[in-house]
Amino acid sequence: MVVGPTGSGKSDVAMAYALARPGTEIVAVDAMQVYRGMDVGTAKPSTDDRSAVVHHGLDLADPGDEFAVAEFVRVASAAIDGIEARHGRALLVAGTGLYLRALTDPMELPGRWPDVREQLEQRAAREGAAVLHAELVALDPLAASRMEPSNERRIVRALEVTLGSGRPFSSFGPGLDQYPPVPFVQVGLQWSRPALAQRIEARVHRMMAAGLLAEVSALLDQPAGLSRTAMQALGYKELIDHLRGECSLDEAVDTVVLRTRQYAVRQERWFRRDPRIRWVPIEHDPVAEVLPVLQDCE
RNA sequence: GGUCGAGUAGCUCAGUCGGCAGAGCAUACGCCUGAAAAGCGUAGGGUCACCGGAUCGACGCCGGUCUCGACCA
Repeated sequence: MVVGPTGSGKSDVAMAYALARPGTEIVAVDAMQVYRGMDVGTAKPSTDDRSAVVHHGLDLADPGDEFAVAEFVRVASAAIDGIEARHGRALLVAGTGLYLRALTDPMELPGRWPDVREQLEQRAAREGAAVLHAELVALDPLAASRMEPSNERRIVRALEVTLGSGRPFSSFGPGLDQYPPVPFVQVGLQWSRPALAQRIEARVHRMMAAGLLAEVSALLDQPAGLSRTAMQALGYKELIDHLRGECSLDEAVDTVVLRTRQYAVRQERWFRRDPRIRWVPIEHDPVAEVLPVLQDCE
């Protein structure tokens, strides 16, 4: 299993590994590569790569549809079961930390209660997040202690589950700060900040040269457009702003670079807490430097 | 050459009557259970362009110097 921030080269490493080991199938753990037609901006594996090695986790939804963790876990775990049934080898390539944890760790994803949620969101708008947080403290002190009183989105969700299910939100798993042993190897790609920043900037410009603007514009022309979740994709929302005349193209591209860098740092911070990940420092060539470690882990 | 304006955190800029130097963004660090490429928080960071003066006390007032911009010649 390979983890790492955007632009770290994990897809290349995965491809090289899979080609060297017949029977390996790649499972992309990425919240944005699940959308059909969002190819350039999500650095989705090419059709060549996908015909050479079986990929899972890609193209699971239309950009006009909302997509979330639970759906991903359903599809991805079915894919992994299939690979095991075929006696193949599953290689996970993960950029989205939550999706990975939901897939590999004991965590029961609670359901949805839209009516409850609706009410909570209205109350949050009127009364503020702090009031709801106080309520959560009364109903589920453990869950409340895990989130900032100002984090409306998380508090609303915790209350939605607690009120909707009749069970405390925190009863649905040990919590994200628990790292139980896991029966496979996790290798992390580790770059220095400046080196990764450089790679990201180059990558964004490569995406522009590869026609990202046309891709975004074509998606906008679809009747369904981009759903709330798909709209969050880096590179897409900024170029949409530009297409709507809210900023110049250069400004939009600069923003994409900046936000992608910030996102990469957030990924690092998420993954580095996980003591189960074995980090491989990379100087120049991810494939050459990581592949031996991966093969050594067998 | 003259007039006016500007110079304050890495960047863009607030700063009232002279009384402990501020914001947004950036950066660093942390949090996260159905939006996660999302969301939330904490922290560090200053020769207030420079030199001098008056004042108990100056980013602020006075004199001068430098730099940038606009306008006039």
